[in-house]
Amino acid sequence: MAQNRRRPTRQRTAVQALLEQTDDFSSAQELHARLRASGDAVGLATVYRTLQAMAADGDVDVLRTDDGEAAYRQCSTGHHHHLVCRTCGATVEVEGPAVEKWSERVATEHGFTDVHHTLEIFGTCADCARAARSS
Amino acid sequence: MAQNRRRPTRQRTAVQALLEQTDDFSSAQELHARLRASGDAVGLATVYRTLQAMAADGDVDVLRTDDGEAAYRQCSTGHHHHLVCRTCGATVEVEGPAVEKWSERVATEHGFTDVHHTLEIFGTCADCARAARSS
DNA sequence: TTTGAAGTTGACAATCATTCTCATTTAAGC
DNA sequence: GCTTAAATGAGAATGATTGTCAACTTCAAA
Repeated sequence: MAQNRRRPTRQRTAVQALLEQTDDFSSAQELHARLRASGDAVGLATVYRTLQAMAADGDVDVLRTDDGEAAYRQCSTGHHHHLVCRTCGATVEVEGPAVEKWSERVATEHGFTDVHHTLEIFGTCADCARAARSS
Repeated sequence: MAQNRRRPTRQRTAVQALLEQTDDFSSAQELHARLRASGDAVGLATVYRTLQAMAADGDVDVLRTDDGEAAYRQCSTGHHHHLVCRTCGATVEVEGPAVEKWSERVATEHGFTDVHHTLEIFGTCADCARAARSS
């Protein structure tokens, strides 16, 4: 299901490499700017296309920030959710088998099929909470 | 906490009335077009402002569609989630106390505070599945 | 290795939702 | 009725994302 007929180009490789060294969710614009800064320039449209392709292949996770921007992150494989610090963007991957089962059951009960869900938890991480308190 | 110092204007009333007769999530653009069509014209900027204010007051629920647009819907009070048909937009409100507890526990375990979460379930409703099959 | 078809890229234009600006209008209370 | 701050709206501005299309690669067959 993953990595269908995609060619290994310099650009794709650069994007993948960058995602590998990045722990938090980043927008396409951000990644594009970073690539440019690192000398490994890649066209903006290409960054978008690559990220979308990777997302479609399940190689990266996507989420929408509160203001509607798409943010990408390379994650461990398998279905999981994210606990994201709304201040510094730190991310923790979490799993919730119970949630998966629950959403599937609820959907089935209402006659829905081909179900898919999104669940993100936003909060303030311990570090940021401490920083805010001492400011 | 809700409805702080807001004036009851014709425009605000029109938006509220429209939301009351609408069952599915609709974008600001959609609502604006519908108001215009019904003769109750309201400026686009006002529709946006009103919806945001209502969302801030907790009078409407907001969610982001897959392509990043904000969609609004008037809902029953209290915390709940949505089961949305990705074809026709039909919406079912669902509650999941287990999910609430789980997300809170997980967040706490990782030192996060001031936690908030979003959970939406997308699928194909029975009607749309039937329609697709018979096409 | 050469070669051609098909997948990719990138600069830039085009979309399109959302926000901003600011002059004008309106509700609330006196 | 009069004053004032909130609210409105037309249109410009913003900004992320997508579309366009000619030029450029990759792949694999010859």
